[in-house]
Amino acid sequence: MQFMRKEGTYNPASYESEIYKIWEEKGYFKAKANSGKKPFTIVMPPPNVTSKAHIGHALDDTLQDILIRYKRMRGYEALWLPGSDHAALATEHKIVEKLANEGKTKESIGRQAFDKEAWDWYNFYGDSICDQFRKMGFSADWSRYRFTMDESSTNAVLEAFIRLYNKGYIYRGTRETNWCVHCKSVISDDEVVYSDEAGFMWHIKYKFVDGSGEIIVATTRPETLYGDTAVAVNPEDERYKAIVGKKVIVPIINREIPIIADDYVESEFGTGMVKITPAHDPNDYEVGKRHNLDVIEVISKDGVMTDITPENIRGLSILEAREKTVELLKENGLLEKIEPYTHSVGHCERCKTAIEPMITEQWFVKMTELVKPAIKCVEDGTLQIYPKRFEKNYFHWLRNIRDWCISRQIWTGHRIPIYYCKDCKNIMASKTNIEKCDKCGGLNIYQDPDVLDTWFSSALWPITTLGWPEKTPDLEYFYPTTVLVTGFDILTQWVTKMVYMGIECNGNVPFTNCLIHGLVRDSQGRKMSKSLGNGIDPLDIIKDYGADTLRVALVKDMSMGMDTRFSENKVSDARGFINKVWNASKFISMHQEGIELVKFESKDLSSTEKWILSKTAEITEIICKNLDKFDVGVALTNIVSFTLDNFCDWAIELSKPAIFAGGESKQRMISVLSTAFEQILKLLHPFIPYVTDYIYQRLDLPEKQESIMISEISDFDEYKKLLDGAKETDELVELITRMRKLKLDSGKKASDKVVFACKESEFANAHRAEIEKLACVVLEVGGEMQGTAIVTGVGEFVMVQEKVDAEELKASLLKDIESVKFEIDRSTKMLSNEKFVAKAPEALVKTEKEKLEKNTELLNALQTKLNALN
RNA sequence: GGGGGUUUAGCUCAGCUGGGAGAGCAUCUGCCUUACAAGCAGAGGGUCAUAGGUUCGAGCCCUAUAGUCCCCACCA
Repeated sequence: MQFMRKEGTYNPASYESEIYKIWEEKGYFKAKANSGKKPFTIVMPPPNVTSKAHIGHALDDTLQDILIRYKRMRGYEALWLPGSDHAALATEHKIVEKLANEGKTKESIGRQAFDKEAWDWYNFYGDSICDQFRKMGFSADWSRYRFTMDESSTNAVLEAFIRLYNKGYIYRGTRETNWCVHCKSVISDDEVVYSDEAGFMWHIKYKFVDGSGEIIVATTRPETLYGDTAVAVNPEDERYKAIVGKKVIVPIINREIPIIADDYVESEFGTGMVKITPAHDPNDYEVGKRHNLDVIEVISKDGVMTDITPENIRGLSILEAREKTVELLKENGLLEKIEPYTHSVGHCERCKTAIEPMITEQWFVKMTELVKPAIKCVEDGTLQIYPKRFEKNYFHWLRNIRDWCISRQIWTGHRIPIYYCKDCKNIMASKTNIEKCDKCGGLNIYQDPDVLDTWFSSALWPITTLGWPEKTPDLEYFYPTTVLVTGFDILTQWVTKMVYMGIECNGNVPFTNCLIHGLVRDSQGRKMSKSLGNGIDPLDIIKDYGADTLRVALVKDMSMGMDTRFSENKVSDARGFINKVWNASKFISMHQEGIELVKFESKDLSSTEKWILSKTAEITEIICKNLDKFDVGVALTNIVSFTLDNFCDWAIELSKPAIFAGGESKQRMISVLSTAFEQILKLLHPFIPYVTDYIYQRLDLPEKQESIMISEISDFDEYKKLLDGAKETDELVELITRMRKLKLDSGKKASDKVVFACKESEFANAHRAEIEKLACVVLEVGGEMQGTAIVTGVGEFVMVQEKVDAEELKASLLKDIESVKFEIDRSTKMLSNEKFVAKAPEALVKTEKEKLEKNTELLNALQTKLNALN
C-alpha cells in the first residue's frame, strides 16, 4: 500500500496502456447474446476511413463509452459494437488525390487495381482509428468489429437493395441532378457547397414571332439559351397577362418557343420573365414537367457544348460558350444591357468545380411509404429523441423529404446489383454475377457501373452489424439497440435513414433512444477546421495528460444537444480534478496501513460516519437518474462536485479526528471511508476508467472484484436511511463554516486559534474535536460567553475576545437583525397576500409560515442581546 | 424564403413541473493546516437581451422586437 506515497503525483502515462491491455485480454468488453441479463446496446456510428479520428469522434464515443460502462456496471449485458465506414465519395477523392501525386489516374490503373488501393486505404485508416479509440479507453467489443464494405455488410446491402427493388421502392428515373463535370459524377444535394460569386446578369431580347415587338429576359447563364423551350411569367402578373400563349424567337438559333404562365416566376425579380431551360436548371425542369416542355441538352457530361448547339458554339467549354454567346447577341443587337450581379453558385464539395444541373438516369428510393412508420415511431414514443426539441427537425425533414438518389458514378463502394441484357433490354437484380439473360437467354450481359451512395450502407448499419439478413442470436437479442449517440449535424442525414430502413428491413426501429449532441468548438467558440488550424488531435492531449483527463475535459459542463467548447483551461481543470481523486486515494491508502476493514452496524456509527454514507447514497441516486436519461454532462458534474465538496472538503476532513485518535474509532472510520470511496470510484469509473481502476486495484475495499470494470454499482440503498442521523453533521458543517467566516470578518487569520465559548451540550461535546480542527478554534464548553455570537440550531457559539468592543458587537448584531428582518418582511408580505394563501400549494405556504416563526424567534433573541448592550 | 437554437456574473455555461438568481474559470484577501500549493479557507461581482401580456407569484409560460448561431431550400 506504500506504492502511492512513493509514486507521488498522478502520472497517467505510466499505466493507461497497460490497464487497457489487461481489460482487453480478460475479455471484459465482450458481450454475450442471451446471457440472461437485460441487453443494453449501442452501435457505434462508424467513423469514416478518410482520415484519423478527430476531437469530434472523441466526444461522440466518450459519451457512448460512459453509457456502456455505466450500464455494464448496473447489471446489463452491455454491447458496444464498433466499426468504420468506407465513405465512398470522400475516400475516393482522397485516393484519386494520392494517385495523382504518384502520376496516376484511376482510369490508368483500372477498376481492379483501384479496388486494391481502396482496401489498402481502408485498412490503414481503419487500424489507426481503432488504435486511437483504444488509447481513449473505449470498451467496445472489438471482436465484433465491422466495416461497411466487409463481406457480410456487402451481402446485407445487396440483399436490402434487391428487396426494396422487388417491392418497387427502388426505381430508375431521369432527374435533374447536381453533376460535377470534373468528378463525372452525380453529387448529392448535401455535397454541394454554395458560395457567392460576382457575375453578371445579361438582359436578352426575345422577339415575338408575329413581329409585334420584343420582350426582355434576364439571365446569368446566356449559354443555356440554346436549350430554351419556353419563357415564363407569373400568372398574376398584370403586365404580361395579355402575352401568355404568344410565341417568341430564341436568339441566335431562332427557335420558336411559347410564353407560359407559372407560379414559380416572381414578378418582382429581374424583368419578371424567365427563360426556361429544363435540361440545365432544376426549377426549369419542374416547370417543364408541368407544361410538357421539351428537354434539350446543350451541355454534355464533360462540361462542353453538345452537337445540338450551333457550329461555332459546339465543343466549347461552358465559360467559352458564355463569352461567345454574349458576343453573338451583341452582334445581333439582341443584348439590352449587362448588369453586375452577385449570386450564389453551387460547387462540388470535393473538387470545388461549379456544379451543373443535369438530366441523368439514376437509381432512386421512393420515400412516400418508407417514411410513414419512421414519423409514427417518434410520434408514438417508440423512438425517443434526446433532447426532445430535435424531434422538430426530425419531423420537418421527413415530412418534406424527396426521393433519395442512391447511385453514384464512382468506383469506391458497393456496386449496384443490377444487370442489363443488351439484347432485350431486360433488367435483372441479383446478388451474384449474371451471365445469361433470364428473359431472352442472351449472353450480352453487363452490370450497372455505378455504386451506391455511401449512406445506403450506413442506413443499414444497426442491422448489418448484428448479422441481418440472417436471424442471428445477436440480432434477436440485441435488436432494437438501446441508444444511438450522434451529433445533430447528421440527425437528418443519417438517423432518419437508419430508422426507415431498420423498420422496413427488420420490422422494428433500429434503436429506441437517440441522443443528440453538439459540436466540439475551440476556446473561442469557432468550428474546428483545417483552414483555421485550430483542430485538436485527441492523441496529443492523451500524451500530455492522459485519456481520463481528455474525457472529463470533453464531457464536463456539456449540456444536452448544445455545442461545447474545448480549451486548455478545461484540460487543466480536468487534470486538477483527477489529481484530487488521486490524492484522496492516497489519504485512504495511507491510513489503511495496518488496519483490517471491519463490517459496521449503523447503531455504532457516529453522526459524521452516517453523513458520509448517506450523502454517498443520495448522490448515487441522482447520478443514476441522470445517466438513465442520458444526461451525461450533468451526471459528471454531479459526481465531480460531490467528490470535491462533500467527500474531499468535508468527509475526509471530518474523518481526521477519528482517524488520528487511532484504535477502534480509526478502524471504523477507515472502513466507512473505504466503503464510501469504493462507491465513488465506481460512480466515477465510466467517466475516468483508467485512474479509477488503477486506484481500485491498490486499495483495500469491502467489495473488491478483479477489476472495477466488472464490479456492480449498487443503489447504496441501505445507507439512505442514515440520512436522519446525519442531520447533526449538517449542523456541524454549517457551524464550522460560520465560525470560519466570523473569524475572517473580525480580522483574524484562518490559522489563528480563536477561542469560542458555548453552553454545555451533547452536540458540543460530541463534535468538539471536529470543530476545533476544521474551524481552527479552541472550544470552551461552559466558558464565559462574552463576545460576538453565532446563533444556530444547535445553540449559541460566542467568539471570545480579550477586549470586547461594544460598538463592533452592536454593528454585527444590527447586520444580523437587518437580514432577519428582510426575511420576515418577505414572508409576511407573502402570507398576508390572501390570493397566495388561497392558491399556492399547501406545502409552500406551510414552509413559509415555519420560516416566519423561526425568524421571528431569532429576531427576538438578537434584539434581546442588542438591548443588553445598550 | 422555410425551420430550429441561443441571449443569465468579466469569460464559459447550469438553472427540473412557474415558488428566495447558481457553478467553474478569472479577480481580490488570507494561509505550505501530517492526502493534495496541480492545494486549502474566504470575498466581491447580476436591470436573467428589450417591450408588452398571463399569474397571487415569471429567468422559466404567451406575443412582438433586436442581436447571434445552425439546418434546409437555392436567388432566372
